[in-house]
Amino acid sequence: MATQEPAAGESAAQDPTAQDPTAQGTAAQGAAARPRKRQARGEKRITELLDAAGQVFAEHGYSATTTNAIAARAGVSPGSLYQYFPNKEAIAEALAERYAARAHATQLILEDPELPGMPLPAILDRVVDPTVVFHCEDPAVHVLLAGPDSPARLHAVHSPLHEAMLSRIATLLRALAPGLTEARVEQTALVTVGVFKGLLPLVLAAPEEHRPALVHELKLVLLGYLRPVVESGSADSGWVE
Amino acid sequence: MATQEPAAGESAAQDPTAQDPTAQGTAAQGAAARPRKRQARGEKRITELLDAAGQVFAEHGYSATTTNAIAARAGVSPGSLYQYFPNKEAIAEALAERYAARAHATQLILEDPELPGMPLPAILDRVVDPTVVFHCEDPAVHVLLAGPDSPARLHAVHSPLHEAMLSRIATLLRALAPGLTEARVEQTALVTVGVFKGLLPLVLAAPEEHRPALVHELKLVLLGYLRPVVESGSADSGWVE
Amino acid sequence: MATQEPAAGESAAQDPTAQDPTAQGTAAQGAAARPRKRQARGEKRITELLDAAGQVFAEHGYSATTTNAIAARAGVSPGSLYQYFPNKEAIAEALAERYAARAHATQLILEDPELPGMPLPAILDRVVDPTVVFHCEDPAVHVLLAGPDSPARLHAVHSPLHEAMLSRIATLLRALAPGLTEARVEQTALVTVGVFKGLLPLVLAAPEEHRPALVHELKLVLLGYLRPVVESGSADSGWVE
Amino acid sequence: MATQEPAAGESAAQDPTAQDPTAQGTAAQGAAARPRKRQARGEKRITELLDAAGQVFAEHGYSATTTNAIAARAGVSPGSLYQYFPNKEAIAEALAERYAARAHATQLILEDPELPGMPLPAILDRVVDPTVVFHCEDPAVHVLLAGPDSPARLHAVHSPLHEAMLSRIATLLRALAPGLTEARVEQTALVTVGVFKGLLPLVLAAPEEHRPALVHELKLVLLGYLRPVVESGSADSGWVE
DNA sequence: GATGAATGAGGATTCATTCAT
DNA sequence: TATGAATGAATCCTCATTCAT
Repeated sequence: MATQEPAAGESAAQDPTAQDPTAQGTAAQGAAARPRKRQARGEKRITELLDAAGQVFAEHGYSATTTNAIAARAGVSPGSLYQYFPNKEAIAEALAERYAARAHATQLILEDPELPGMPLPAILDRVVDPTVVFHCEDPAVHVLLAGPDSPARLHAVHSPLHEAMLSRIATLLRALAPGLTEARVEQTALVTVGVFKGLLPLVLAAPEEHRPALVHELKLVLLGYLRPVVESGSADSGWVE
Repeated sequence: MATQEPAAGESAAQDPTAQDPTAQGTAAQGAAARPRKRQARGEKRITELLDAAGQVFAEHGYSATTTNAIAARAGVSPGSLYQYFPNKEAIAEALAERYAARAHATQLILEDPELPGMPLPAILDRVVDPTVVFHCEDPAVHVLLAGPDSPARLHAVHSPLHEAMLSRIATLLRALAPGLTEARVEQTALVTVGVFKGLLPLVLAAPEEHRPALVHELKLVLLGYLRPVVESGSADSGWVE
Repeated sequence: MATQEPAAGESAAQDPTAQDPTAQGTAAQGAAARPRKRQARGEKRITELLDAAGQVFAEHGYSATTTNAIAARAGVSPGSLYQYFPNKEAIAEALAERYAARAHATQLILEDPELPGMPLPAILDRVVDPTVVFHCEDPAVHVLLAGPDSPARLHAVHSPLHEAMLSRIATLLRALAPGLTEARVEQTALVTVGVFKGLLPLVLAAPEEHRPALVHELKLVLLGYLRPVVESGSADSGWVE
Repeated sequence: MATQEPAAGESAAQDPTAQDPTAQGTAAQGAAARPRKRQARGEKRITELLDAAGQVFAEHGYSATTTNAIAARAGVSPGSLYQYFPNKEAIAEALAERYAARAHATQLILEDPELPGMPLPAILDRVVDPTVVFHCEDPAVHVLLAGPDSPARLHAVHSPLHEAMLSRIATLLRALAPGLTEARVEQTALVTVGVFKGLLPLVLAAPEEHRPALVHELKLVLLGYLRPVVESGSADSGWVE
């Protein structure tokens, strides 16, 4: 039933196979293409919905964003939205995942084998700058990184974005300071993410011309915290009681 | 005590006792006590409402907190709540101010004349520890420090709590590093507040036994950022490009 | 109990008997003066409340006027208001009665024995002009003449103001056209009041400079309707079917 | 019929059938009928809601009418009402427009080319009678013609119904007295509407058996006012000072 | 009498979600 | 699948009225 009866009125105009550049070849594909196309259309819808969600989240914040607004922005009906996402939270999650993936793509830098040998300030430049650009380009990123203003945030601080950031930083730390215990890596990564979460809103809120200075401050905070860690395997070296 | 905080709204303007110059003797006390008692009831209600608001904010977060829930928790009708506060935002603001005042009381430490002479780690102990205690004791503090999850937060990051924290840190910085320009003091204070905002949720969310470690990390972050500032009047000393 | 224990703090300052110019004489009056003074103060309160009510009705219309707003405008507490009026409607009624009385004072003209002998246009001038002035001076008059926008208006069209207007016009008609049956007098008066009610808002709403023209139109309407009535004892004279 | 009144809100803009140029043939009808049916349901709901609103307005008056009552009377949930109308005022406006349209249909008489040649009393019969019937049949008409009892009424006397009545009367006047200046036409129309507004409630409130008499009076008022206007181009002819 | 705190039902409006077509 | 109508509980807030002091 799912694959029958293409809705009249549209099917004539848009020949599905004609639009699918991935269509590859022989007779058996006629049957295979149909579900694929369905899926493709679904993917497109999802993309559109997430695009719309990103805009609305960025404009209104997490709590004030309504599913109806997202659907309207995407140009679809509320019912359609619920065909792809069970609820608002799922949309946020999916969007966060998309951002996480995109961030990952952006930060392949981290896998540069040269990186561990560089001086820490240079490493921070490479890590912080694209992160800032990423957050500035699409303010919804930060909305989703922070999550709803409910205490859920306190107990489950973990959006996909948070997780992604966390694991990337942990990876970097393992490379920079191989002597760290796993527990310390994780704690240090957590704190680093916390610093990002605390300072990125400042950067985003600042007028364009103040941003570079604030980004620099962000780097200084990270440098001050991480240098002892990567140099001696502990951040405590600077602590004199 | 009854006359400390003027009652919210307009009612305070018509304080009967203030208008009656004859209410100074012994006999007049009976008459004067009555309005005062009424006023006291109002004050008490405000206190109860703010207490209730604190609980509800702590439990449900900013956006999910409803005025009806606050009223119910305070054991009064919704109408009563609106006799004292025009809307939810005003409650949050008043509560934040109360916290700000309380925080101020807590941190008179900052005015200890010995403080500027102490080593930075000791200073941080004195500053961070009560702050953490304060936030842990009443989780609503953090809810209000963070504010609603709307983008308003990005443009106007300013709750009374935020402001209070900011100015206290700025004062401290001026004492510790008298050579700093005012602009640098303010920027540094802003960043410091950002660090607190970013890391306090971690501390709060952590299970009791992990807290001390996280608090220590928080101090390390601050130490790493602030040491260069107070030592050389700039945080840049450690930055090698 | 009602006459005992004058409220402390005020009684000394204002000797009741001193203020009452109607105090007439002997010893027995000491006892009588007290309640009178009570009453006098009550009258004053009532006056203030009605003044306030007039303002608020004029500003917000009948339905949108709240008892709390009236009390606030009068500078008293809501409780005090309810000491003098059982509910909002009673305030409107009392205010309407006050206006009715005032209107009556204004239109003693109607009792001018010369009036019946004058030409109708002159009579209309004498009747309409002060009415218009009266309504313009205090817009609450019209609010109360019209009453609430509920269908009660349709079934019980009768505010004290309405009644007053009705009876004054009826009286005038009886003088002008003694031959009319009572039924016709009443119907004609009713219609005349309707014309006033319909056209006065136009006059009130018009900018100052257009008012005279509209008042003139109002007179023309009345003239056209009433001339046949007073001339032939019937308005039908002009009707040719 | 389905496409007459565009659905309220924005949804009308996305009328699918309008966008699909292929939906002309026989086969496409199935597809075209579906959205049309949905649209039809919306139209029907709007009709039902306005019907319900008419009843409730008639029963309770403007201010006392609640959106919930309208929804309940229409047998739908409050949410549904708000899918079609943004607020109470919009409902009143839409309803007034519906009445205005209906009135127009009722009074095509005015376009009878014979009309200007008839004697004024006959013209008034033709104009007033259907108007009275119209108002009697559905008392909400008058509620909406009068509008809310707020002072807004005084400044902006204009509901769609008011406007419709105004323009119809102006048109009639232009036909009857072509010599009138436009300014006089408008003023005269305004005054005529005022007379209707003032006297129709009388007619509506009167017991069935008194109505004819009151309607007759209404006509007499109009005749007295309008005869001079249409006969000499001025109402002033009867005014002797 | 006066006060102003207290009430609580009720009103307008929203929104996540479901359902018939 | 897509639609958009439908839902209804929940939200914020108001206001006539009462009550303790």
